[in-house]
Amino acid sequence: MTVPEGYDKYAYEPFAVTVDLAVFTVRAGTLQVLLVERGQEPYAGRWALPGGFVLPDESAEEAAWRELAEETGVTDVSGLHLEQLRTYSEPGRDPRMRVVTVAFAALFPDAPVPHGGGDAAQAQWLRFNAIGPLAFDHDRILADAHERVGAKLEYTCLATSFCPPEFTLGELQQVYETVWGTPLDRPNFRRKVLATPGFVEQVPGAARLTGGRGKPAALYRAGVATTLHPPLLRPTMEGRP
Amino acid sequence: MTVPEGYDKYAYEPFAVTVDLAVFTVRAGTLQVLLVERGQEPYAGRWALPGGFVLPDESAEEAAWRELAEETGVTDVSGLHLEQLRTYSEPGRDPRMRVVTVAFAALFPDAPVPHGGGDAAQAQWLRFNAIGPLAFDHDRILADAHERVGAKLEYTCLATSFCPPEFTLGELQQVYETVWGTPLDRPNFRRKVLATPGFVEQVPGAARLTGGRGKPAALYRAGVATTLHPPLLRPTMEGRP
DNA sequence: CGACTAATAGTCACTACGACCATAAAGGGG
DNA sequence: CCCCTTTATGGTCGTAGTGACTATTAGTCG
Repeated sequence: MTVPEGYDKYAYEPFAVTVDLAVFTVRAGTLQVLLVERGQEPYAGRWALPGGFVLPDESAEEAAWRELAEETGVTDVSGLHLEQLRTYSEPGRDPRMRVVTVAFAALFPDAPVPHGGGDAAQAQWLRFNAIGPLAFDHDRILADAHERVGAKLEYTCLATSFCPPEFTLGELQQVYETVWGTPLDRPNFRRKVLATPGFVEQVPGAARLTGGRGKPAALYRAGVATTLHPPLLRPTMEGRP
Repeated sequence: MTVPEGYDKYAYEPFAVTVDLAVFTVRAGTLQVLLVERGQEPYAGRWALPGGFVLPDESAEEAAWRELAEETGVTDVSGLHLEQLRTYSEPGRDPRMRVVTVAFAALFPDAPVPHGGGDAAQAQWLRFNAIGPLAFDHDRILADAHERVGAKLEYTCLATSFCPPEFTLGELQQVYETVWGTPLDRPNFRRKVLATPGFVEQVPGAARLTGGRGKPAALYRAGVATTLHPPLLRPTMEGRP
């Protein structure tokens, strides 16, 4: 009875399918998450991950891209990093009805749109470390997303997705430190990044940027590489979960 | 309009939600996949991944475990490795109706149940390399599952899930070689595995097993560790996709 | 008994990396 | 103007991990 003769003969129950987005950014040395405040029950007044229903003619990915644009107010979200995390389908996760949600993780570079765009109840950036209990099972989704992003920094060039088009190695290092919550040795980080071909490429025009005091730093762009071999592992926490 | 005032006011379309399983095993030095032959249109006569609908009162994970037991005919599937892969939701992936499927990857040790159990159209093991086009988008799901399993062998102790309770290091190495499709250097593999604390532990009673000719090998059990630090990387294919 | 097979042991060189120290180039305060 | 602070950048040194090999051991097969 696993594969029924025809789907219409099978007494399956239809589910609502939604997408939920864990959108991260690194701003001023802190990890921030895009959240919306719920207006009605259940969980009225609580913060929740932005999301919405998957429409009849779109995939979960398309719904996620659409929601990303709507919630951030950014018109051109292409170029941002968006990846599927996993699907949460526990029967009781929404008390009103059976809702299956496909969770996504997205990364935002700093510069644009300090807070929401034109809509009424737009989303806001909150510090990852100062987030109380979220609505539904969004705490777990957010924790899974954070772990995934942290892990991907180790073996992919994903960190540049948190940076503006041109950035210093110090800014890139701060992305790692902020997401991982661990300080890194600056010369060693520099050596590793520059030794990985295609991770970053220096902006040729001897361009330099100064955010304040200290020696001006060279500017880099994201390179063509997508993966890191060998990986850039976080400081030894023996058994990682 | 992203988060409606109430779900019942929102014109969402309900979807059917299914699970699909990519179940792997290593038998006789080949990678094999559990498949079922479709009996009716669409894709009648084609092979497909085992799967089925998520029932109203169960999560996708529970449905996957249930299907795993049903399709393999094995009563006790606890202890097997089963993990969620990702969700496939393209609108046209099932020509009959809108079906969103949560895909899982599962690993089977060799020994048990050479072919299906008691049901009528039971599943069969087919060589991974000799699989023609599958039904629906199952080729892509299977490819994604294979890539995921291969990647997880690098940084987890997952390979022991392909082995019987007691195994030789040669058998463990064959798991890696079969999944990756690459030969490995035997002394180096041995050194790496034994140098990782908690990966395997030797069966104390000087127990030895011989499958035929050659020096008898020591027997090992899976250890307590779950992750590999540092990872056991596949032979250098510079940029991995 | 000798050929063959597979497991196990050990060597050597090179790479990658953690922990440092040193220098260069900017601004700020006395 | 000099010194101190700050940040970027350039190195060194020792060690762990690993790829590429060679050698030895302990069985089966003919």
